[in-house]
Amino acid sequence: MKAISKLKSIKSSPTLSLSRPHSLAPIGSWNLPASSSSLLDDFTNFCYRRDLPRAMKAMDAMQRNGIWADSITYSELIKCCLARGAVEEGKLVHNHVFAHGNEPKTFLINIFLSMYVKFNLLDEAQALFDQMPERNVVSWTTMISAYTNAKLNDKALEFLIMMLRQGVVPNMFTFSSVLRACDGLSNLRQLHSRIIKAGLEYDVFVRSALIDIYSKLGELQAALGVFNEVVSGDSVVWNSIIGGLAQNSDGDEALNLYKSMKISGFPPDQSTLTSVLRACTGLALLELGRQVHVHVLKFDRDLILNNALLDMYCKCGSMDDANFVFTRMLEKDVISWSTMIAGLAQNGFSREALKLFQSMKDSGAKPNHITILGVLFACSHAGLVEDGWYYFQSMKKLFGINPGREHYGCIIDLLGRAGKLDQAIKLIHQMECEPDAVTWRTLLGACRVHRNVDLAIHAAKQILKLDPEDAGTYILLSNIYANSQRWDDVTEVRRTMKARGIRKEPGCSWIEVSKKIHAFILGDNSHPQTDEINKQLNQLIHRLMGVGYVPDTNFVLQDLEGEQREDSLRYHSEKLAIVFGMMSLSREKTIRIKKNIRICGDCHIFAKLITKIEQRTIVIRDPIRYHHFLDGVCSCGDYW
DNA sequence: GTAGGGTTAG
Repeated sequence: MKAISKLKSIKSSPTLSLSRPHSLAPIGSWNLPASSSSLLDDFTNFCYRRDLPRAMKAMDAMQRNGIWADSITYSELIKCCLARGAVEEGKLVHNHVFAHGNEPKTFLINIFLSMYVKFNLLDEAQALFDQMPERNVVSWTTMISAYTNAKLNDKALEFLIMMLRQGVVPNMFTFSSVLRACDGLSNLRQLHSRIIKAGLEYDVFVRSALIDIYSKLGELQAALGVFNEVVSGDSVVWNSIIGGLAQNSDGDEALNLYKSMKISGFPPDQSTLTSVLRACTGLALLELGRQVHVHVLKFDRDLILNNALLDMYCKCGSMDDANFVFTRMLEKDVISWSTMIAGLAQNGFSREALKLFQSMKDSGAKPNHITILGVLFACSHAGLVEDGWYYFQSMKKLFGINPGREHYGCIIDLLGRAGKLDQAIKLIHQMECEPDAVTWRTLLGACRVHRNVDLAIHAAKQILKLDPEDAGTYILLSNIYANSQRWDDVTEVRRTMKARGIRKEPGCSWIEVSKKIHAFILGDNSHPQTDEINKQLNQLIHRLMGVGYVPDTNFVLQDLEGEQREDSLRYHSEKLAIVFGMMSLSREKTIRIKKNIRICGDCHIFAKLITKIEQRTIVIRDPIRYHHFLDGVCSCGDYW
């Protein structure tokens, strides 16, 4: 009965009744057919019913009788193979169609071509493409798209050129595919002008692909230019620009466009929310992130979105929320685990991070090179030199991952933190890959903590060779020379800086209060409450001095410039932001600050003492790591 | 039959 009702429903479906009113053979009673035409009818019916086993049998009988069906029927059968992942059956259909000198039409060959691409059998697709007597725009586009997806960009572009040479005119499908293969601006500009000439720039697929690739190449103005041509749009076009801005650290603009998107009547989807969360992450907007979380609940099965939510909570320093999300995730992948492990480690919960790494392994999830980075980071922060060294040395054997530059960086950090500077520099010389400026900066960080001036000079010189624009390192080097009365060297460093037009980026701190971001810059009095902030800051410093606070003017191993050294130490942007936070937020609320440059030693002591005398919690996120201050202690263990 | 957008580190 069930089978009959199923058949009825198939028979009455609009596509079938309109296109081919075949009689259906009852299931289970199919034997050898009486005639060629009934063989073909049966095959057709099985194809449309998506009954793959019977269709394959029928096809076999047809082949023995030299019968072929029409292209549409074969395309139905291929759809069925694709839906079931039936690679071998798909190949059999291909062989069947090409048997005995058959000459299938380009339309049908394209279907096989596309099948091989979807099965990820690029060589087979290429072989078939080479044999085609005639190739149309669909054939070419299928190959271009296949090579683009395989990240074989040169090959994709080469196919476009061959296609053009053969006089085949690309369509919007071709352009939206090939745009993703552009890895240089000159290619992209050429393609863009060709798209305009072809009148295809208003196609939403082409527009979103253009916006996306301009963003990926860091050409945000060009991306916005395409977006702002108010012609046609859909939610993907919006998502492309919002995603592009969020990924290029223009979170502000991404959030503005998110608002405009909603006003324009395009409801945000998973992709939109993922980008919005990324923008919140970049700007450390915990409160806005919490609001977005409410919308995320609608998509609780979306792994990527939940990973972005998790990361937002980690990067905003709210590990309780992160833990809440993590434990409730319906599915976890290596990114979820890695995000949480690194999040715990960066926020000062190293032992929890290592415990979680154990749970990850117990769950059967396979760590990748980023997971290991989080693990090494955790070890270095908990002072677990032996564990870190063990993981570093055995990562290849245990997880099949070769240590990369970043892994070396973590271990240099680990050795440096433990005061093993000799071993750290030895490791740098032994690295399989060339050390970069980040590697040397890591060593420099260790030199600062352990006050190793000679090695600091060496590291700083290496940094400047690799990154001659690094203002902080010039200043630090000049401070070291000044302290050793090496005035000629001081003059030389200053002269180089001047000649190269290098100026230190002013320190800036941001704090979110009442859903608004307040920015504080050293020496800038533009905040409306600046007088009150300065007054309170002075009172606070006075009180802190009562409990032993002495402004740390030892700038030798710090990248502080002249005017930042003494008096203006008191007006460092994070101090202003902390005081503003204390004025604006109730005592039980955590003061969360994001900084553009590393925190200085004096501000670090300042923040620690405040949390001791005021029962406050302060979280400061600098470009590298987090500082959770509570009861006069910082999660970084005074090493950063 | 061929096409576009989202997550971990750096």
